[in-house]
Amino acid sequence: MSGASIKDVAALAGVSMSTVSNVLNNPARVSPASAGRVQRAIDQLGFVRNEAARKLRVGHSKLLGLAVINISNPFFTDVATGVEEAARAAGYSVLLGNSASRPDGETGFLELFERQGVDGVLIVPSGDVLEKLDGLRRRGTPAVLIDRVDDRRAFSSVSTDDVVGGALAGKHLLDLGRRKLWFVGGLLSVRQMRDRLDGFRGALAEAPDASLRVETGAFVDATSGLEYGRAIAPLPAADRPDAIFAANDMLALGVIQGLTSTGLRVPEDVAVIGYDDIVFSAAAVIPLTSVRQPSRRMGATAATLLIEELADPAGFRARSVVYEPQLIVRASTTSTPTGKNP
Amino acid sequence: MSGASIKDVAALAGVSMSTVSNVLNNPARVSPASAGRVQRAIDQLGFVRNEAARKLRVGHSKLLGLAVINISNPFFTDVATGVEEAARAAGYSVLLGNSASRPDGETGFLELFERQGVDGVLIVPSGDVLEKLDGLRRRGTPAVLIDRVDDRRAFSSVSTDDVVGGALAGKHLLDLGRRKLWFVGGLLSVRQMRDRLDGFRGALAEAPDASLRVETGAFVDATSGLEYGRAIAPLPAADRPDAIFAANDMLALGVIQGLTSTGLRVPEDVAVIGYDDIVFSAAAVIPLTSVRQPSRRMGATAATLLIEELADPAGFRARSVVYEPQLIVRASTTSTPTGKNP
DNA sequence: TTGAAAGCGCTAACAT
DNA sequence: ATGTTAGCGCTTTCAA
Repeated sequence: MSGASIKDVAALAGVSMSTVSNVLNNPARVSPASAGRVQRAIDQLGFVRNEAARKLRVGHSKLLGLAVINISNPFFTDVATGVEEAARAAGYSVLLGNSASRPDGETGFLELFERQGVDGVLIVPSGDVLEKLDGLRRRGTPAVLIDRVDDRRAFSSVSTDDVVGGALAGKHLLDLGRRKLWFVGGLLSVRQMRDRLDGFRGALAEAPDASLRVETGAFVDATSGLEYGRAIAPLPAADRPDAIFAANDMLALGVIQGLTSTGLRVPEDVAVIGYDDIVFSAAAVIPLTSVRQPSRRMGATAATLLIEELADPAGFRARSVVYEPQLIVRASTTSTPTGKNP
Repeated sequence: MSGASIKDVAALAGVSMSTVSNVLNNPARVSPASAGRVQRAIDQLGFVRNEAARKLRVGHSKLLGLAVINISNPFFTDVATGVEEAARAAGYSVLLGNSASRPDGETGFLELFERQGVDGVLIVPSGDVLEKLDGLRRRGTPAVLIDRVDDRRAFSSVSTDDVVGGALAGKHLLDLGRRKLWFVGGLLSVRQMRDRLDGFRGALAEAPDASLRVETGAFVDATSGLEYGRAIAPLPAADRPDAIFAANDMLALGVIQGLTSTGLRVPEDVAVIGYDDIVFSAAAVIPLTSVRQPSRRMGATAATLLIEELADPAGFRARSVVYEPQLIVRASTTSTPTGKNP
């Protein structure tokens, strides 16, 4: 019923268990003759190595854990793709955890990862996980942060300069002549949010006639964006913003839908800019202006950093890689001639 | 450095290892006094149970493996979300494998899953994995297919009736008066493709004046769709299709982009219909008509089926749950008055 | 209620 | 080149 063990293979091949173990781990040390018989026995029995037992013995699993907030957001799948590519190249596999699916969110996954014995953890944190990560590290499991830096520099990190990103968004809107600016985003306790807002605010300081209104809380996905957009439409024109900076593209796409579904025009009445530049933003009803993060590369770099730390834990020094964000201008902020049909 | 073990906890609490084990697994059997001391020792040491060791002993991991082809396609993340929800509710965790990231694709993941000792496997198969799954099952790891049925009824499955789905697409296009129909998709060796095409073809049989051209191969994502769309534009009008059925939405979205970027109008010149109804299709430049699959529910049902099988392996009988697809009509096939501004 | 001891499958000395 | 053996951390009889 349940799988064959090394013992079974050894018996069938007429050799000892260690010989079987050697053909698996040290093929050089075994004679071609026995190697052949062992291999045949393995095939015949359909033997599959039990990693749990192996891990128990050797102490590592060649497994990395990746915790993201919400796997439905293409930004995170891009990061995940980058992580997987780099991990695979180094002989690691990755266990993907989607915090949205657990009541206890990311900390729940950190526990799962640790119990499962991953060698290291990659995390795109939303809440406050640093303490938890300290615990992990103390017990031998290092971590690398993605999309967020650790001010204490205890952990390596890969991120985009969100202050610059926010400033890019602010400057762009001001350059277009917009002055009544609204910021929508998730909780300000999330570091990325704060930075984006700070940068945005900084840019606005240049234009004394500009006003800013900040709306944060549960605004985090397309659905909440849609509701937010719908709520704005009924306002008298004087009370409406002329531009909205949404803290991520999913949200921005939803906001645009809400706005247009109630008759407002984007960008004529309200310009909208997002963050991340997910792949669908370019092909949206109204192509979305966005601040691009090199998501895939961020994932790959993070995995590489983690694997380096794993290879030489003693020589570890936290490193922070910070990428520059890039403003991608599209129709949601710049009214072009109707386009499409030349 | 590395984590504390039950032994350490026992020593600190001044009890035996089995007492510690009991407070973990059988709290009823242990006196409140010792329980308290053990709990304090656990907290103090930051003890985390080693699942590898536990699994080695008890034989199961409460872990499910989910293998999808391409995590960047929202259809698959929706399925994954459904799987995770149902799994969590039953006390299972899920290991997500993204075949695109491995050279050996899904079979590579099946091996990884088996070595890691998952209790069962969920798979959205693209290639030919049934044999591999037979092996797994023989060795004690059951599997459930998603988006595809097993004709031999050896495995349970959850799918959508793709023949009906294809027919829905065909009938819709014919009803709109389209007659020069092209089908674009991935390899016909993939069962889902074949069924969608068969259904499409079946619908076309009703209209003797309709013609069908089938283009399959590597057409599978937005990029290949884009190229495909671009390649069509230069054709003389007489050689062009008046409607295209793309085997999934990512592909369809790409095709539309390719078509429109070269000056063709959708749907006026060419109508385009997709499959899956991913969340971004509704908000695309040209909102996409699509055949909807209940992706999230499919994932949840599949997980439930698997968990039931796990709970009673002896009483197992393969079950096939087949959902009905639903046609969602949008602008990519029906030219409405220009819309947007009333 | 608690403890002693065996064993899950594997690897790594160590011996041959 | 191959075999013997101890032990990774845990659960689980079986005794006390």
